[in-house]
Amino acid sequence: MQSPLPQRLKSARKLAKLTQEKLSNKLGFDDRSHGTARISQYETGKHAPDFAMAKKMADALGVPVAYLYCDEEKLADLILAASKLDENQLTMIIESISDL
Amino acid sequence: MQSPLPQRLKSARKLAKLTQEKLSNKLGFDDRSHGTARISQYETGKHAPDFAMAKKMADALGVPVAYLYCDEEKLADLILAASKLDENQLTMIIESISDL
DNA sequence: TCATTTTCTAAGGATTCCTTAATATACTTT
DNA sequence: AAAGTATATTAAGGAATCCTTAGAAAATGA
Repeated sequence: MQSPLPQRLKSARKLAKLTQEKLSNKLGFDDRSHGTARISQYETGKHAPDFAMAKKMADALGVPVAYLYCDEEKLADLILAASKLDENQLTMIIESISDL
Repeated sequence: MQSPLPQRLKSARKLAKLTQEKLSNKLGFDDRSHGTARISQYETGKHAPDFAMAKKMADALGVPVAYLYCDEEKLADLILAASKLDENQLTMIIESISDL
């Protein structure tokens, strides 16, 4: 099983209109190369970030960290959609699923 | 940021009524100790599994792999509930969120 | 094309993981 | 309550993976 993180990370970054360098800066990696090399390695699947790094990148990109690890497309879509809801709305959705 | 995987893995395993050894067997680790030590290390947060291993454990426990990495409780609940739906039902839920 | 930006890669020191063996904790039964 | 059994955890070191650095390759666009 291949990790979905590389593709999801790359597409989320593109959607946020960030270069690897800009994302690198948002993450606190100051000068060039320090961050972009790592981000590239993550996006190409050459290496995997640990959870703390995945969380930081997800926050910087405005997606739930679980989204980066989701290997089912429809479920990934749901996670993204749900991330824009507040707690009450989420509760209502969960209840409506129980009623199916 | 702490990884949610240790706690989620442990609670999912308990819910499935499996010991670390039984889960270890389901994963293909044959004799004792080979698997239980690793699973214990994952559940106590001493070490983190790579994605392939996380996916295998999630499959064995009947939860989406993204659930293991979800750090928001309500979203985690939604992921679990949604995992029992078929594609059509998922599509309908996503649409109903768009309408909010 | 040329200049510039953006992304990718190789190599090695640094870090983390997996295996093994043993210990510790939690149950059960007597 | 102790002994026996099942379950879970830990330490240590060899094995694997990651992070840093420097540089090269692709992509962009004037």
